[in-house]
Amino acid sequence: MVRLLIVDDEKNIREVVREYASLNGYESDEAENGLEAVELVKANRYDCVILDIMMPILDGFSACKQIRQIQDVPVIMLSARQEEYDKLFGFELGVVDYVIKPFSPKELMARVKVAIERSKKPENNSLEFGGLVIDAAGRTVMVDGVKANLTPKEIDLLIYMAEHRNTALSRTKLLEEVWNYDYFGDDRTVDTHIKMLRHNLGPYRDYIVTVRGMGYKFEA
Amino acid sequence: MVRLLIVDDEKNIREVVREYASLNGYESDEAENGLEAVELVKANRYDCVILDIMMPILDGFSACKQIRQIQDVPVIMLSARQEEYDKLFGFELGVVDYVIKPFSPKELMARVKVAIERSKKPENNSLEFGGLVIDAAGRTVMVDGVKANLTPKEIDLLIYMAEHRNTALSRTKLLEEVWNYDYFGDDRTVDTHIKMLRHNLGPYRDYIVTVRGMGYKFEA
DNA sequence: ATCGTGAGTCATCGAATTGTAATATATATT
DNA sequence: AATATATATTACAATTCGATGACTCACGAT
Repeated sequence: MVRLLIVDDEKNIREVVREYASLNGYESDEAENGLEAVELVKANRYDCVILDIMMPILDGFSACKQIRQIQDVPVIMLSARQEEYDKLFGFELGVVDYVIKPFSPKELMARVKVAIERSKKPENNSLEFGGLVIDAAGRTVMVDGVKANLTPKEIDLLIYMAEHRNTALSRTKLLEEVWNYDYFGDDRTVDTHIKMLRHNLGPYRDYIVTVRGMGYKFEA
Repeated sequence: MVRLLIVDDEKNIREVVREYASLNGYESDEAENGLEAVELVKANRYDCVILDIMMPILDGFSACKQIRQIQDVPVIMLSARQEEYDKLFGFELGVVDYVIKPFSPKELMARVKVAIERSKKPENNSLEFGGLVIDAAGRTVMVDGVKANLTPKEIDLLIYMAEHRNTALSRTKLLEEVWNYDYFGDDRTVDTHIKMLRHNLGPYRDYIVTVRGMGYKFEA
């Protein structure tokens, strides 16, 4: 059974999409804001999430980030604003496709189908660096075969850095990518998390290199 | 230089797309049927092919198949018929995305951009000059295989000079570009950093050439 | 050969950056 | 609601870096 989650604050849009979804043999749940969506994702498994960007309470981008931390599910964005193209495809975010409103439900369904098809592809998502194994999909980190006790932020940070290994990343960049794009935060926050990460990586703490005047780098 | 191939039998469509492409800084070639497209792909390298489906002589699907045998290039399909969605995504064919006519050129360009981004192979962007290897992304410099111990300013300076090699750069220019735009500083500052750079580059110190009365030059 | 100008070098001190720990706030769990 | 856990902020010490100016050296024109 293929299950979709349709997230939009407009009821009629949800209903149209749902109807087409059922025509294609998909089951679907609905949420009318990001927060509801996140709650549903916590409780259920979905094959694809259709996510509006402009929503009250919790917007699509923020919701997407949270959803992806819970489930490795493809996300298709709905947008009324053509200007957002660039931002839409933060691949780390798991945004697989996007559709501009007003859209053709048929086209949306076709893209959903493709997204699901593509996500089925067995990907070996684990990054291995000697005795350090980072499973991005499973969000677990093994240090010499023992599961490391990392906090969510630490895992996010490590995954991002490992996926961009050998690249010096500024604190600002890390705050943007690992935290939120519009994060009002202190640079030193990154330092603190780096410190904890290093501590928790034990013998592999040296993979995280300080790049003076710049930020940090995962060096493999 | 990013190069597109635009394939459509309608001249005005090709022209609109081409115009938007050039607005985005892309170079583009045009073909008006599949056969022409295949010939062009044989002769040139492209970063992305935009391919109409319905064309005389050789249709989009067949052309795509042939193109992919010649070059590993992402293909974006243009279709007038919504019904073809399913067939479109034969991934073996390398169809990365599709757009339904009539389409928004902006959207098409956004999808082109994404397609190119995705297809990019992770390349090492390092500048190599014999035994001197400058990795700008990782902010490391190798001298005969050994990591050189450069300070941030030295790395900035070296990267800037290496990226503008064979150009004489005045101290003022360097202060503007490597330091701040409106830096209020002493010329001697540059000299000192050049000195340290040369020292740290060891056998490759001669890449940094003094241009008397002018400034410095990275000569490769 | 001499002089003037531009370049190289050096030591020093103040400024900027980072690591860490302590503390405060937010979030999740019971 | 209380507790535990996670995250953010702040402060401070330790370290490194960078700018400066005086001095010396090299070049080239006369």
